[in-house]
Amino acid sequence: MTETLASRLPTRFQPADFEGGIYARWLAAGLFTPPAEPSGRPTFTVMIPPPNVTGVLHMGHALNNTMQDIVVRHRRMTGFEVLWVPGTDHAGIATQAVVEKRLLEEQGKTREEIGREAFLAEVWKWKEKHGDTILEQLKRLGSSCDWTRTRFTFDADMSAGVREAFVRLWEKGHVYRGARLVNWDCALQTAVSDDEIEYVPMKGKLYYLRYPVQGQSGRFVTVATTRPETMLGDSGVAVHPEDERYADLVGKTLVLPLVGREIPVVADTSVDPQFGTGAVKVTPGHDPADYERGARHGLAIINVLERDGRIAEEGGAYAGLTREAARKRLLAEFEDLGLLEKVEDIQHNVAVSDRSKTAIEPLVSEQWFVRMKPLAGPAIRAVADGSLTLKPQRWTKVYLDWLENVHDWCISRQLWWGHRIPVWYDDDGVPAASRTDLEIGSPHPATGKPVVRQDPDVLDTWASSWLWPFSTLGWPDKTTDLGRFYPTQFLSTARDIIYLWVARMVMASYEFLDHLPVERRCPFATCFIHATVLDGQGRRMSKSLGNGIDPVEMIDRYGADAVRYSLMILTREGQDVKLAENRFELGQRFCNKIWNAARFVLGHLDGDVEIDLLEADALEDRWIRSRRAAAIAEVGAALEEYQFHDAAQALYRFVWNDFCDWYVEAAKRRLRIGADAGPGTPEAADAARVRRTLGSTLADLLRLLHPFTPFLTEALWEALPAPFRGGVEFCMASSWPDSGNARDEEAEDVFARVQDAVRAFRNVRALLEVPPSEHPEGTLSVEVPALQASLAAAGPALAFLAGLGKLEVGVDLARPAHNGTDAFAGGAVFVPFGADTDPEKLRISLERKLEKTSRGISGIDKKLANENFLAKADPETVKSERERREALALEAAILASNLEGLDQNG
RNA sequence: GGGCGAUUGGCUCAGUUGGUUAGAGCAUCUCGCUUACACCGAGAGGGUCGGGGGUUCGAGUCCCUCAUCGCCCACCA
Repeated sequence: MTETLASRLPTRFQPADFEGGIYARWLAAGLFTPPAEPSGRPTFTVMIPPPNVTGVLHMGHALNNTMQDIVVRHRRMTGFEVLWVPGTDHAGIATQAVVEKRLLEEQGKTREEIGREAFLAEVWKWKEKHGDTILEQLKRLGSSCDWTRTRFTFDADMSAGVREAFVRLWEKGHVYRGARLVNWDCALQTAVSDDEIEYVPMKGKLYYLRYPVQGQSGRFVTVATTRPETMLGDSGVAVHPEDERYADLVGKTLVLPLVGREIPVVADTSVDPQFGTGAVKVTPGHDPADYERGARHGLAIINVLERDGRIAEEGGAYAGLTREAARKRLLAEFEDLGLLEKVEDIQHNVAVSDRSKTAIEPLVSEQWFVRMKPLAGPAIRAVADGSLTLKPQRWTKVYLDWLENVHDWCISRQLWWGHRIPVWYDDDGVPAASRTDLEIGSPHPATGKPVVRQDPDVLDTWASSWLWPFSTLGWPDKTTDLGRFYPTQFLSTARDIIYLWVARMVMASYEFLDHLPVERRCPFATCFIHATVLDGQGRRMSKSLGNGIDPVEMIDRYGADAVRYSLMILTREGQDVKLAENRFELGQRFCNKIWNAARFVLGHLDGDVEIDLLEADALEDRWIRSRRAAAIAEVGAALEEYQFHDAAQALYRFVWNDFCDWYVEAAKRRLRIGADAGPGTPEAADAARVRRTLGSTLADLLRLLHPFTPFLTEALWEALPAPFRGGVEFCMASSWPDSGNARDEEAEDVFARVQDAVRAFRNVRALLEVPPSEHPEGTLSVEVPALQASLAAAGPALAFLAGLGKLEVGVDLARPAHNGTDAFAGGAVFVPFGADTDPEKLRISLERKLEKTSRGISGIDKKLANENFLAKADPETVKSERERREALALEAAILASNLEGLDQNG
């Protein structure tokens, strides 16, 4: 190796020295952007799941975007015209909350104080300043997105799409407005959809309240409740129709304590007589189940909560109190009246808002809804007709279950940051949807009366993200991008948004892309549900636990390539991955290994480039070419199927176990001989051919690795002599290597025996404690005649790899005296030792091996003695079992005879 | 209540359609700074595949059941 290269490339891969510069060069060369004019090659499109603008990169993002980048880089190399569109989501609630908080901190003002217009200006200002944070972090990861097409779900043209979609649904009658019981977030003061709440188990109390029976003094019906304050809104009590305890009371009237309202007792089968007292207070205004019960029995809906969670006017004396205060006072008063029967501690599930993490209060309010049933059909069929595949496949059922039971979608949010609902009213309150803004005072499209106001609410964020696969391409305009890049091929996302996002995108695509034939509407062919990243103890990474691992910090410490590769090899398809910081060492070591292997090869390529030579053709050369072909095929097939872990593992084995451990080591021998023999000799020519083989293998290996470790491979590609790069400047722009079906089974079989023999020699050396600096003579007795010629030919390489000074290869050689010995599946090896060496360790080793081998033989004998096996098993299996028995028997015989020899020596 | 995952050496995980003596990395032990790499090399020890039952000539691999852990859906006031 020449001094020049050694000094140019440090012995350790230092990613920080390369990443920034390489990324800039890729960008400058426009490699992330597909050609302006279609080349005629097939397209491959991926839309990034847009992270929230408020977001920072977490491990889930890192995992997800690494996979997308791998797919996209691999497809570019295999000849596709690739487009990967990046972008962010305006994330209504989250973003508004962030800016409101800052406003309060920095200016001491609330959004109401500065007004809608000014507040929105503040949010935009915030977005311009901070909105690119996460995109910049994606660049650190190496993501090869087309940044010239970066989108934001609240950009003007995206808004046009949102409005078009709303109006179309309106025109088809799929949008309606109504007073419904919705999930109300009292902290954020907005409705949220069913999909945005979760049930959290909490300790609570069950209060037993007595409601006096009208006209029967002293008689009560006791109801149990966890939310006593809602009794202010009770309009009935329900019991099971077959519950004998209450049979005579059905139809009678109760007097609601403190309020004095007369409420009926109704019979309803939804009541579980076993639970509580078997009597349920019915509060249609504040409980979903009661809402249904109330509807069945014509009970009044009484809203006793304000939007901020305080008791409303209907709550009479309690109006204005917080829920907690009202509860406390009510209970005290019940107790005074002797109407609080008892209080029990219970464990129950409380609905909590995903956004504010505060308890949801169901309440009735006017909201906009989308009818989902009509949209679900095509999304269900997409799976059935094969247009859409979910991976891992088990998520298909989850997707279908939701669609088959889908309920209407509450799309209005009482926020300011978001797509304003495109509905205007006249002074009678008649609504009309419009694609264009309607001036106040202009004629109402439906009534002709003057328009007086626009609906104040905005749309749920998902009402823009469900259009993402095509709104990013310019829809509703029929842009050339839309024609060229839609539909996409691959969507990779987290399991928790299968409903919120994935299913809705499929619905939206079928609903809105009616200019396309139905078979071109499915927005993505494969939906990949990636793993959840857990901490080292198997817990979800979360802000509150503080157990998250920051990917950017990991990139700083280990390098982007190490982070990417580690994530891929650690994550089995869709299986959750436990991650501790030190797990990235795996990738770091691998990258360093590649780096140094390349340094070795490049060192030998420095100065003379012999690309026009044939590759070398000794056994090990044929073997590594065959292994290389296998790796190319295996990695390619795995990536076609989105099996990232399998591809990563195949790469590891090829690079480390095949190329570094065996080929590079074997190559050193002939390189040395060539150098010693001097120019013009046949030995020098052979060495040149070895260099050629090393160079071409490195070139292929860099290309195979590139999707996983783009920075490292690009850095090394630059150092590779141009002829080996095929004149291509960037590794990223090179084409995927061709396996050429170059498997050489004979070379692989024979080399496997060489490896066995080398390992046997090394084992003996270790047992005899022969230091690496010593090169004893060895003897190899080949007991399989068919192998004799090929092993004899491989003798010099074998001796070199085993560190032997001299090697005699023969058939059935007599056991030399005073020899350390071991056996392999083709023969025996011998290394002499001095008379003072204790052969005990050798004996133990041989005995253990013999025992293990014997166990193998008896296992096979059992099978072969079984007539059923011979009759029923596949003939191929029987044959291979017989062959295996033969090989094992040979090995056992050699071991036994070696042991005998050892005894004679000892 | 329903559904889905997981359970393989000390740790983290692989194990295709049931058929080699169950693999890898980390950790451990021994030897070695052999001019690509000590983020390295060589060698070794260590598991009978959560428990039970079944199908089969043969099961880590299929079926049933139980247990433990995790996730999702529904949700009893």
